[in-house]
Amino acid sequence: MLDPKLLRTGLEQVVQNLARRGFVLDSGRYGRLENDRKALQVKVEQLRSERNDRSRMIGKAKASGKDIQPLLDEVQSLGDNLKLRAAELEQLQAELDGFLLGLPNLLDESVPQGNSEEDNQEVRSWGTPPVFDFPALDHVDLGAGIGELDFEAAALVAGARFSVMRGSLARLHRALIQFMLNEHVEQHGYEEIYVPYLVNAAALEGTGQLPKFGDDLFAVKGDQEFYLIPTAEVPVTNQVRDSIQSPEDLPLKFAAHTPCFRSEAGSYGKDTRGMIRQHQFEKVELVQIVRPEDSAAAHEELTDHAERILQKLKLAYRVVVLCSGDTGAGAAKTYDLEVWLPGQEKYREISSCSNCRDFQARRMGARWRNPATGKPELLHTLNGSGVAAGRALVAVMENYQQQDGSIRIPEVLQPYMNGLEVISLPKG
RNA sequence: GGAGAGGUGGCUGAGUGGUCGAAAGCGCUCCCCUGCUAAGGGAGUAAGGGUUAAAAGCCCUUCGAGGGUUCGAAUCCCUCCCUCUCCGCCA
Repeated sequence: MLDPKLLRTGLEQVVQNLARRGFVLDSGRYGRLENDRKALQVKVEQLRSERNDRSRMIGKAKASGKDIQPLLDEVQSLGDNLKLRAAELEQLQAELDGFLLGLPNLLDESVPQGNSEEDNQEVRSWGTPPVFDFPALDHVDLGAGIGELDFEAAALVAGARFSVMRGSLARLHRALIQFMLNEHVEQHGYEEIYVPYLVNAAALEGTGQLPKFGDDLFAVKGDQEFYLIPTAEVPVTNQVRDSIQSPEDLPLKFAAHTPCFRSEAGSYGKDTRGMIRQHQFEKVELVQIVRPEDSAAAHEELTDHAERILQKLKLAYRVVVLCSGDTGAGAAKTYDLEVWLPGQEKYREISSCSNCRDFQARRMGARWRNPATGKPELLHTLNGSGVAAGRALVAVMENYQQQDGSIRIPEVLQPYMNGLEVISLPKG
């Protein structure tokens, strides 16, 4: 959420910033809502103040044994009027809140202008894509070849956009997760955290998935309103909701491994082959909760932590900064890590690292006590995949493939694979 | 699933219809005293919002959430959520 005060005092500036995303802020509607709110709120509070005064007088009169009936008569009409106006205000406030919750975050000045993915800008790249002296297969064919990746089995028990892994491949997937989590905890100073995979609506509103992006979520049937998490960002970042953090505890750095569930509504026909885009996938997520002045540096640091995973896996990748039109609603700035996939001969997103500034913090009520002012102030939140495990598996399979269809195990993962060096094809 | 207890400020915890946003203690901040240390004394210390260019001031809201009763609710009534204890069941 944006600062309501900023909207009141610097509307034009907000309108222009959001226009960079292609977002049109209806300033006429906002102006009307805000004007009405102001008038009504002043009125309601005035009425309440009056009522409180009268009630106090009645209390005093009663205590001193006077007749309070005349005072009661006098106050009669006040209550009804107040009730009516208060209800009006409540409705108006709800409308205004809805409007505010629907606004995306302000973009960082450094975010390049653009409309789509096409306009994202490469910041740097690492490694060189492997050159094969044979036709490279994609992970679907490789998985079928080793007999350990089965989409038909998944369709049988669930449907499209699910996968079943078996044997060494399933273990390799798990090895990736263990490796990444260990790196972040042992090398990068994150606290490992285990969190619920089902969350309530308030948490999703806190991180910005609701109210606007509910279509991407799976809601769970039952007495209580639960949603499957689309990313660990939701339960992890919401750890600080409605709280005031002590400055000495900052920054908070969490690393979590969770499955993620996405309906992928609106992506029909996109990445239908293989496990690039699934309803369920595993991810190791990094979250940092920092002082406002530290968030830009933390963003670079967090991105670097994700990059180190790819470096240790010796996977070629590039870092792009998302353009104004492609940056997610909650983010002020986002770096995507794109890993080279020989099967597609393309760089594909494997991590997304965002600085949300105070956008989520304001929704969550996540604050810290600034020693300089002694006052509670909003924190900054950041999150990034470090990295998506399913796609990392795809990348390893395709980049480490050999002519006979076998797959080498990256060195750093071998300890997690009981020393296994190659996943070979079944005999016969 | 059954039975009970409870949710109050950073924390502990009092408060059962009228200056209660809330006693007391702890913690924290500032000041004083004491040649260090220890101890002592005093003052202050919730959050959100409105009004304002901003501040001061003033006002409103908040004692788990939502409704209700009342001139007036932390206190009374209803519904829900959460936590804890015991029993049962269970990975």
